[in-house]
Amino acid sequence: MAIRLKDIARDLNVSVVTVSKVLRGNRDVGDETRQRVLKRMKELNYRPNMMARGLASGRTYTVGLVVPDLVHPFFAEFAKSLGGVLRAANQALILASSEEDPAVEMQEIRTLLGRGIDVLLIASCQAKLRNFYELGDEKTPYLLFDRNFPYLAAHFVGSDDVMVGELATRHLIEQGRRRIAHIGGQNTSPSFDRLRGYRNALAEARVAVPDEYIVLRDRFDETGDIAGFQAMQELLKLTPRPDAVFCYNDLSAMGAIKATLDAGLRVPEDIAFIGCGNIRYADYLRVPLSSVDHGTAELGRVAGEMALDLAAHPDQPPRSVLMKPTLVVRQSSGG
Amino acid sequence: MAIRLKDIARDLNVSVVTVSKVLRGNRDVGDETRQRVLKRMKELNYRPNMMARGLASGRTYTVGLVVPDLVHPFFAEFAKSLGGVLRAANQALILASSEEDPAVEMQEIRTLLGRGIDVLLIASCQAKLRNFYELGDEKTPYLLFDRNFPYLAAHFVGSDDVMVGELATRHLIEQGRRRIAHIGGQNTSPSFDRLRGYRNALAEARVAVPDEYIVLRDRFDETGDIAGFQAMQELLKLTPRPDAVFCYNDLSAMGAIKATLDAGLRVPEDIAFIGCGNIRYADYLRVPLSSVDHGTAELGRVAGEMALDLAAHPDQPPRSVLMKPTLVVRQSSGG
DNA sequence: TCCCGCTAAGTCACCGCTGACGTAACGTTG
DNA sequence: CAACGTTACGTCAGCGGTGACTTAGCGGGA
Repeated sequence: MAIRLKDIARDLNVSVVTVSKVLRGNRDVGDETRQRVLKRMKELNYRPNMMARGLASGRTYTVGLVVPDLVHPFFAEFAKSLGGVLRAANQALILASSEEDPAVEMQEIRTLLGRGIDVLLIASCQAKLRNFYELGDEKTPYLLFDRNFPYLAAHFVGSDDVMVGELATRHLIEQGRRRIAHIGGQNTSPSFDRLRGYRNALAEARVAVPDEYIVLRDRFDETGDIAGFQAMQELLKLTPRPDAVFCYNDLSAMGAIKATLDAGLRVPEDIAFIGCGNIRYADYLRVPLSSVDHGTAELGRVAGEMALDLAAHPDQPPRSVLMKPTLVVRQSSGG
Repeated sequence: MAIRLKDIARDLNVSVVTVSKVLRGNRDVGDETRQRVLKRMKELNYRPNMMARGLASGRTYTVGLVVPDLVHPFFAEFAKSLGGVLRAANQALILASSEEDPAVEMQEIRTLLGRGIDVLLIASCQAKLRNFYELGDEKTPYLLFDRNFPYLAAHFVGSDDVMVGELATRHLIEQGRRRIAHIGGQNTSPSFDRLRGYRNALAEARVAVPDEYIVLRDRFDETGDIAGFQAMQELLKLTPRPDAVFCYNDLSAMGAIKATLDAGLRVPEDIAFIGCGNIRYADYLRVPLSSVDHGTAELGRVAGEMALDLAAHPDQPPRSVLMKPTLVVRQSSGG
């Protein structure tokens, strides 16, 4: 059995409460007593029982994180960066994955709330806002990231996805491309926004594209390469053929490039590509991939700080933070 | 505030204990009462408070997982697969990352134990066994995965890393290579075992290689590509130059291949490569990468089953499960 | 009729910790 | 010297749930 406050109290002939006070840094304790307690705690390697503390105090010093897919580098890196910030502030992180399944997501949220967390951080895969409202019953504050709900006034951190679309598309235009297609997502706010950015950039440059140049697909995170591959096959059938494609993310860009090469075309000479996410492996790909980097680590840092703030002051007015993305040019979009 | 047993009990004019009994499926309750309780639970959307339950019963229905690096595809996929098994058994998974830092690892273990878990699953980054013994104080059973400690009798699931080395090296020999080098890891059991497998295969085929053909490095998981790149630069200086390299993992193989191509050599014609892990992107790389697949998802599944078993029966004699790896041949080692 | 055993409840103490409050001992102050 | 603060502890109740035990009520067998 683990050491309890009771054990320390007994050893030192003081009350449990006194020991608890020392633990919490309450200055309502004599200096000598405090030293004796601290010494004994160290000797016995005392670790507070968080379940008991959580029950009694309502605070757990723990942040819950729900991501749609752990294997996706974006979420993994986000979690890593977030974890660092929390660790530095002596808060624990507990992580759950929804596997892009709304039902699983709900279950995971409940598990986390049931186990007691001070703040919930989530990139929701709910298509509709409604299912999300259940959280409203709870007093636990939550912070959305990456994926926002348009009409929900909530705390949010994410990248400026409109700008992602603009940066990518403008870059392709600057490379002299005019028949620019988009392989995009559905049902998530980043999808909408990147598409909007793409349209903005085209409008800005007075470039018109046919509707068929926009192909939308689901499930870009787990099997995005396949989705990208298939979407690209559709685009390749069109006349005139696109000469550039802005892909929703890097994985789909990889699939799309494969479809292009398989069709005997050259990248970037015949068709230029740009993705989003700037994955670790971008440099090692068959054609090194241009990408819009949305500063994942920075996002995790900011999210961590907001989460800490929310844990300390749960009743804040909703705040939205959008990070500026940057362009990383490699061969796939190159001159 | 969340719904409590007390609320349901009050509404129905029964005692809290009766409600608790229904919750736990105790058959010591009348059928009509049971139905009323269940109905009300559903209506109020009751969720048990795990902290209270954990405190009172000692069971939390939660498995803790500590991995060295979330961003590494192997651990991410393992976690995903594990999560599926646990979810199906109505157990929660909470995940922590040690960032390959032994101190962080200890902290995370403590956090998890303090928060209450029934089983701890861990791929430890402790170089020595000693620091790990602290766990011995606790009654929480633990299950090592991927990385074993040679002289610790513990539950373990991992891949048969000796066989990984053998498969990879034999394959290179079969391709007619004789000057086979190895870029490997240090201080972890998979590193030792893969190296041993490599040696076994060479001995078996009566192929002798100079000691300089074996280059060992640290930190293969986070920045393995750079480690692989640098290690390969050393190998390229040797005379005679190796004509094949078995790399510790895919990331290091990617770096090594880059070094080779940068030096103006051809892959696989001049030097053949094989990695391990069979990452998702292997097909999309500049040179599609041959790899030994250690069946990550299957590993997660087995680990999940063992964890459930351990949670139910904590006092079992230690058991080791080794999964058989398989060879996936692509261009980098091709004829 | 009485006792036994079964069913379907209820009582009680406790898990480890904390918040709110109580209090003894010892100055201080006017 | 009585009234009042301070300091340094202690007491008590309770967080939400559970395990172990008790009890009321009822039917059946000898």
